[in-house]
Amino acid sequence: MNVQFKKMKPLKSYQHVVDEIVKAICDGKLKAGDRLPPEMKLKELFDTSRGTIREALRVLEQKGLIAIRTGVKGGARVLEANTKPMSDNVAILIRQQKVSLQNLAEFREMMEGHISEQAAKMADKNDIKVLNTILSQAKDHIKTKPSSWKEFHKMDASFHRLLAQIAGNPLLEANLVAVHDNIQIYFHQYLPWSEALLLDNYKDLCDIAKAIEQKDPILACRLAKDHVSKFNELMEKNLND
Amino acid sequence: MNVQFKKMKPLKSYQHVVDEIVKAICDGKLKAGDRLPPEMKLKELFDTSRGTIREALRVLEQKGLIAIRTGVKGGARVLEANTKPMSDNVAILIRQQKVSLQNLAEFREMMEGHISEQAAKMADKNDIKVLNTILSQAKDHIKTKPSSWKEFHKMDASFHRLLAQIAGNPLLEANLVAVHDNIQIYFHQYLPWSEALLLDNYKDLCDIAKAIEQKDPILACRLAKDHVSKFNELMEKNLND
DNA sequence: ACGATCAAACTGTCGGACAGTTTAATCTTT
DNA sequence: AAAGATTAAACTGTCCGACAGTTTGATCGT
Repeated sequence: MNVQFKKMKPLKSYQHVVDEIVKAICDGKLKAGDRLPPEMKLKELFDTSRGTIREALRVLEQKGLIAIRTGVKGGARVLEANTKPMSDNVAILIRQQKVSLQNLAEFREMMEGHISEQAAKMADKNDIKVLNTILSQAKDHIKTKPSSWKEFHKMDASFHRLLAQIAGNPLLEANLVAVHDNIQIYFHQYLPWSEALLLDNYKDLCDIAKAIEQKDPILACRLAKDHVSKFNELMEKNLND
Repeated sequence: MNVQFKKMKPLKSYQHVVDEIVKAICDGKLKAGDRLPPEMKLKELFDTSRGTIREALRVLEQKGLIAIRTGVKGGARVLEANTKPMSDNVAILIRQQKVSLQNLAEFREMMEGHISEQAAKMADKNDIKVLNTILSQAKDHIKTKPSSWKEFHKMDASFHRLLAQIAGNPLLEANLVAVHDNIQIYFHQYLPWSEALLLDNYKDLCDIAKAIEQKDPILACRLAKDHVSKFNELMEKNLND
């Protein structure tokens, strides 16, 4: 016996179910929108109990791979790849106070800089057009009442997300969204929003878009970082009051 | 009725259990290492069935908050905050082919650059000492047989992780580890490891450490990015053969 | 033709049972 | 008395059966 065998702990049976279904989804045998068989059918397919199946479904749900609905025609449906689990993870790290607002802000600044830099390298004519469409929509929402500022912020988020898509890195995009999901409460709560600040925000975005249009990665990177950093500093100042 | 009420879908009862326990952990009422009551006790505490409790425990387990053991003195124990769920998420995105190796590599290059830059700003005397300790250990593992190269790679990983710790951003550290977990298989499989390559790797780390010691963030950033990028390119070249 | 009612297909929740695993105490055996 | 074997106790792992709640589509009544 020279060899070191690993303790072969038998998988818990729900884990087997999870693994099989994850594999099916990743292999494309189950596509987004597809329905999984009902619990009773799964129970037969995997030859286990309903309890075991339900534990497996909870795990898959939590991984963001499926969503479950009650009623006839209900059951588990495969979801499009999404960023919810990533956001949840970040949220927990924050709630555990392992990650501070500064940590979050620094991470975002790094990403936004890099994203804008890449976007400036990659953007084609159509990307620029879509970018400008979003900007003009954002502008419209400033002119009206504060009640529609929420719409502006949505446009702002879309702008940043679109940049990430142009940059062409889904991992970057997922992290950006996760960070955004967790930082926006602070922004809404602690920034002294006014029409002037919205305009300032808007102008920054325009400058970034312009740098991207002119295919100037260095400038785009610096503008994006400055933009993020400016709003972070503003928030921190207000946070201490 | 001017107001829009949200559809008050009552929480599924396992979700209530999850929320309460997450809250307890985040509020510090449950600390790492603490034991949760056994399922039977939890069932009484939350006044539900054992099945519901078990579904909740599966979710908490998947979130990386607890680990469960069988037997007497077993049960659910609260874990230290860890990066496993983050790694799992990234792994799924890769398996779904939403994230390519290039995406992973680009993300890593961005992070390593930023981390080294920050580390150069933050490092104190002691940090430098620990860094050099790791480096000398790494060096020892090169001189010996290929069987101990695994140890070198462990040291390499420790080095990068330590940089992230010096940089002082746990979010960055978590993402670095997650990316590393998912990229290392490629490195082991597709890089033509030899004593020369290990030495090259080692030398890069030394240069980065030196730049950090000399408090030169710009240089540290560039060296780190170059290092990562060099090995990525090498791998891609071998990947196409 | 239109709304009310009802049946069917599901998930959500409960209780009970027993098998499997791990720890610690107890009981041998030398 | 020390080392090993046995056993009891405290847990989780798995199964079954039952019924309530929810949603959809068909059926019925007007």
